[in-house]
Amino acid sequence: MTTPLFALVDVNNFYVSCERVFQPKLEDVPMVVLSNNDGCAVARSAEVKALGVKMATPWFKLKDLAKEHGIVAYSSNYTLYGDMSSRVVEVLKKFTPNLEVYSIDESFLAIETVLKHYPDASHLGHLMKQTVKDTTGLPVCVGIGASKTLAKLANHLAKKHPQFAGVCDVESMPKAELYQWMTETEVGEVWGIGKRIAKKLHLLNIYSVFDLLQTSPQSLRQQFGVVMERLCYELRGVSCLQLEEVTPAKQQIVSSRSFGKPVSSMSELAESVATHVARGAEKLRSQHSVAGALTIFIQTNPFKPHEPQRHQSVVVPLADPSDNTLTLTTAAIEGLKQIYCSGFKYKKAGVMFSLLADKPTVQQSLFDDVAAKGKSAGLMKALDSINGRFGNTVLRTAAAGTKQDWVMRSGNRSPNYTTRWDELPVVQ
DNA sequence: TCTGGGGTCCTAGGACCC
DNA sequence: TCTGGGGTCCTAGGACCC
Repeated sequence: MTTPLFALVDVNNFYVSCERVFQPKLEDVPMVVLSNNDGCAVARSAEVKALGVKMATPWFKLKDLAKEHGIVAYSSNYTLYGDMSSRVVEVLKKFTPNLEVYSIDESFLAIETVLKHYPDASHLGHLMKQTVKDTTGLPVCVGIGASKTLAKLANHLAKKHPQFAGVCDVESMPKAELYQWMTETEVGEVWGIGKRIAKKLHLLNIYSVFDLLQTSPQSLRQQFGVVMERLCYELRGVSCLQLEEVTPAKQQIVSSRSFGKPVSSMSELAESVATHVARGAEKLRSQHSVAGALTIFIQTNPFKPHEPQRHQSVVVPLADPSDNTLTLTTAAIEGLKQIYCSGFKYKKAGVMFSLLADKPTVQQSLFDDVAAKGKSAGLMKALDSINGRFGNTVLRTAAAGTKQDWVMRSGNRSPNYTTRWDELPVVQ
């Protein structure tokens, strides 16, 4: 068996680059792409990044800087980005079918099996880069390494340092050179190390990627858990994370959105919730799942701490798991009624589908089973079975012998919900 | 005035069972 | 009345990713 070799292909400033493909005059113009309601900058061009603008900076905070440097802002067009994304994947699949679509702008490729057709991995990387550019117009960087984490790191180097010309293969590099790069790269840049962990690592005098690589995986496991241990092995070139070529079905599906202007009335919230249910249900059906429960949540504006804050959510278990928009909407609106409180300015609403299953008949038959047996001899066994498979929300529903059972949570601030569990009476 | 929208995995502690 | 161990599952919360 050949040792694995991963390539990570990542589009530079993806949304910005998509816009530029269709408007070449924007090339070299400092620009950002804005989130829903034109709230935040969710993509920044190289020029804007160079000005120190962070991801998700609110546009209104950028206006002065924008004036000064001529930054242009575009509203996002996710249909376009989704389409461009699949085009890139199609191009990459021609190099190897062993590909994992990691995000809208990134794919991992297993390249050890196709390497024989090329002079070396770096050559292959450059070919990928050029082909994507020629076919889609999008600029990418390629990172190559013996583990996914190393491929990620290589990609980071390729992006940051012009001498790599967009392709970095850490495996072909002399070890001394690689360690030099690792010494110069902050530990927080490693895939899987965020702000919090980086801070804790600093306390242990681990500042660079190389520092981390040298730390014993066992001691990292003790202090940080298995994820960090695995990560350390990955940095040492021991591949622990495999390519996931088949995209697994989602375990939860969320649809939520901030309002442009705060809303207070039940009718406006209901309209929004209904829209989210419809969107979510569509996603649900597209992956052939049914939801066993749904969560409805509404929130006030956390950026206005002086205004009364309210973050509420309710979980509505469904006795009959469903993907039906009408059924789900009815349940959602009932839930909304439970949590709605007038007198607040709500800024965000959404719906989450959970307890997803692709075999609704199994769950239903178990439920019927319990109902038929009553709360007696065979009950515990049946409940155990349900508990094991579908979680205790469904279990409680079954145990109560009711069709619906509500679980309420409410609180004042996110994310510190002051959780209050109320088993409300059945709503018919 | 205006502040994104999705997701995942892991762990600790409690409930519950035998 | 007090005392037990092993195991599984759940929830909440924390951390991360793009």
